[in-house]
Amino acid sequence: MKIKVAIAEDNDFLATSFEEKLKLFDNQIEFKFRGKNGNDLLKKLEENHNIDIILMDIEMPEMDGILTTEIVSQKYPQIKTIILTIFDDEEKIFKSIQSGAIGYLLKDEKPITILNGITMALEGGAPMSPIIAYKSLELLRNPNRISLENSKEDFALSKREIEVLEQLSQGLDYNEISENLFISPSTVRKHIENIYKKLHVNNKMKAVKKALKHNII
Amino acid sequence: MKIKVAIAEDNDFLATSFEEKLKLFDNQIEFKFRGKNGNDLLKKLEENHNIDIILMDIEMPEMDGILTTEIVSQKYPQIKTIILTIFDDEEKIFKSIQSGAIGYLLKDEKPITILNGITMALEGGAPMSPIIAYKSLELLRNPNRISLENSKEDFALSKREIEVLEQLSQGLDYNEISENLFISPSTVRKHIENIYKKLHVNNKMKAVKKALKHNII
DNA sequence: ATCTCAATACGACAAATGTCTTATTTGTTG
DNA sequence: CAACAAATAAGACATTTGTCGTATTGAGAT
Repeated sequence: MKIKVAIAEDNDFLATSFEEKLKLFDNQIEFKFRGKNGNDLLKKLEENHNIDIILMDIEMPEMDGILTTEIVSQKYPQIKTIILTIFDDEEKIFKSIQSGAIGYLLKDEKPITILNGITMALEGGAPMSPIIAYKSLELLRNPNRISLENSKEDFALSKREIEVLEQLSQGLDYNEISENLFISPSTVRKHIENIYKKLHVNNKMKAVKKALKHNII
Repeated sequence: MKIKVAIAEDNDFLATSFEEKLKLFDNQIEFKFRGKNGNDLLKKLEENHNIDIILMDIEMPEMDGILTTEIVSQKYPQIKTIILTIFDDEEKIFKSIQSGAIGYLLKDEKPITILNGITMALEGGAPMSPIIAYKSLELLRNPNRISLENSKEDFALSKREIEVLEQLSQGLDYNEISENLFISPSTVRKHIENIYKKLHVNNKMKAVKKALKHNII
């Protein structure tokens, strides 16, 4: 079974160049489609998400590669994304990793390196250009260099809502929470409804994930 | 100028095996000496610290590889240490990186991989076996999982069950998971039922919590 | 050749969850 | 005081989830 690959890249010339590189291995790799930006890729994935690997550019108009990677890895966790970029600054690397990318290669890598990266990713590894591996280790050694003041979105959850959210995150159901907080199950449900609206989610798991991500709980 | 390499390894057989591997490239590499443990290596370094790379075992008597790496990188910051080990658990990887190791390879890597690792390290990169790169990324994504004393319980989840669990953790419902994995919703439910039994839980949140705690996902 | 298990799949039913509407009480703030 | 937000509560309905039982297929192990 061939490896099904999609590409996200706004620049026509580069996109073609990647496709050419992949064609060198067309006994192993099947190029599926290319998105001109994040939105375009997402639209195409909705029609066909039978994809193993996405090669993702970071710099794209409309929706960039990092946001796109985040959405893809939330919606299609089985698809692995490899970031391909000319940049190698720490912030981008860190954000890419946080977004769920499995690897990070420089754009001018040789065709064989890209193939290796793809197979490596599918075998449970993380393909990284050595220089990027080095920088990610630096980040691991010294995590406080990471500016944690990202987003700082204010969801304005009330004290009670946060309490409920904490209980939710423990896997308790409405009745258990109501008993713990000495309020009726109806009220718990109402709180949760309000939490969902404030966090823009529609189920427990997503609420807890988002709350953890934003240090609400 | 040849690359000067030292080895720290208590096991005679393995030490010899490494030396043999290095000899395959004796036009590029010059094997200098071997320490039987951390203390021994340090003593030898005092006599001759004109070394480029140390290949360091972790498991050694008297003084282990992590402590030794820490001392070496403090005392001889110009020397780069590559950890060679059979283990790949997160705690060791993290500690090794903290100790100042520049790379982390599995002991059974092929000779050429070790050579590549050495040159990579000298060129400013960080050699890591893909599986280790993957784990270090996991650490970067979620630093609080470090040193959570993994009880190493074996829940014996199948590969497919773990995939399903990962999707669950993203907040996806049965239908979405079934579409992502190209199986029927019934099958997804069956997998989840089996997961619950194996983890001794009875809902999604608890399953995901337990899986995270035990590094299953 | 047989056994076992992972992976696949369906049906049924009860319980929990998500969504919407409405309503009362209390505390805060302009 | 009036307006507003937070916390409380209930009813109704559709959807999702949790828990059974049952069954087929294919890969590996014995």
